[in-house]
Amino acid sequence: MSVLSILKERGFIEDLTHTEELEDYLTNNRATCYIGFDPTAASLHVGSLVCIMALVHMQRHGHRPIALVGGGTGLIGDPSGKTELRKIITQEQIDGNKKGIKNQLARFLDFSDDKALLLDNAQWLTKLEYIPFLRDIGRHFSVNRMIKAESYKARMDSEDGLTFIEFNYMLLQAYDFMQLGKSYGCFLQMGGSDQWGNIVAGVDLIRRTVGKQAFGITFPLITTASGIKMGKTHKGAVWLDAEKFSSYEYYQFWVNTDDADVVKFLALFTFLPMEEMKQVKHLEGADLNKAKAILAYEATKICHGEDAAIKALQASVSMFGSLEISNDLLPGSSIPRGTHCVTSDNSVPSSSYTKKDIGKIPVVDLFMNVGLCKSKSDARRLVKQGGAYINGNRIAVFDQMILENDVKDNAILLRAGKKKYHKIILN
RNA sequence: GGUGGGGUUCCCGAGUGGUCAAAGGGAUCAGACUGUAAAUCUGACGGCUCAGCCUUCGGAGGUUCAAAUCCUCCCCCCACCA
Repeated sequence: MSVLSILKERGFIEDLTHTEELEDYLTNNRATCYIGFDPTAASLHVGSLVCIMALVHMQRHGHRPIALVGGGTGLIGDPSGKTELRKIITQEQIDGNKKGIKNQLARFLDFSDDKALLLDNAQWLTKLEYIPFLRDIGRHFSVNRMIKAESYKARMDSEDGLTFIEFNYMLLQAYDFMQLGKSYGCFLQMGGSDQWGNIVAGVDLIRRTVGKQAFGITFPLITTASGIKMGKTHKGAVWLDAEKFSSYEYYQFWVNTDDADVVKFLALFTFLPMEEMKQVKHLEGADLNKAKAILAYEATKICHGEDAAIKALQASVSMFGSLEISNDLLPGSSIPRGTHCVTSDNSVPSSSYTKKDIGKIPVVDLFMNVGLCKSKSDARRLVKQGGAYINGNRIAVFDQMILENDVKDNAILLRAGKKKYHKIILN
């Protein structure tokens, strides 16, 4: 089965250029393809996961993926899909962010022996000279056409307008593609559906300057069944960096998937065979939660490794109760089968306190210090509304102190609302 | 450069001297119901030493017993014209 059919089958394809030629190209060549990543944060988040997974699929089929970090374009900011002017960030920030992104991508892609490349467009963009650029590249672009591009149109119509540097983004991205084509034989660019205009511009530029056929693929914008762009939680973005978003929280994020999205997400974010997913469609009620556990397990395994996934699974079980995974449910998954029972060993977020603090700290302070609440008022409110628990017992008064008999096995388990836990370990 | 319209709590957006910590909606959070889902209902949603107090309505001054609301200057945004 060709990569293209696989991507299509798993729901990755929104749009593509030259369907048949691209199919040929991918079956007869060891293709090099690229996706750009913005270095605006030190970590990638779930929003980029579709792109990352697509690159992994390409690599699994013997093609060579390039992750292009936009060190040069990051200095400008892409207006696509943005409703307002993006903050321009400094070179130092970009450099720092680049390192983080590299580390994360290395968890998904094999960079050994140039099986995948990580490049930075600052390499060539910062060397550009204005006049030659206008003469060699700018002449190929029609402003009339550019302003019709969806990415610009929205901004042209909005009150905020579009600045000239943002307007140039399309040319720079097209130039990137051309550079990658010339220097690395890369003639396929992929990206989110908001990148269509930029990708097509690159395809055109390559045809006009290099005289070669280039291709583009865009992925759909993944929204949850409730219509919200996926990847946002109470904590903001769901980061792929374990420091910013623990593997337990990452696992929980996936477990909390909307019923209607389970199959879609299994296809996009795991490598489990498509035929196995057919049975998941028929699951209902509590049984569907088992499929969610597998989705969470697989997604966590891909991003944080198998050990982290098992730990997250155990932590989840000890918080939310035992879970039985039968042998015939999604057999392709390496999730440990059988019944998972509550154990003491888990990897719930925790912090350490000394024993002498007992009896001195009001619970409200504890909830705040530990990060479960953002202010004392917030904690007070939580208690008042009955959402604060110690070891599973609801706290009745906000000025309650932590006492000796709250300590169990040298630890205290705090809970805010239904799903947020934090463990206090005493020493 | 000219003319007009704006900048309100996470976002949108009401509010034009006291009844304003500021309507309404969204987002978010808690409770109920559940399956760690969705939908629904209820409540909360600046901070604190919490039946009270303190700090907020672009910024700095001023008028007033009292200002998000009036005056002055400044900064920023938008539209149209040049």
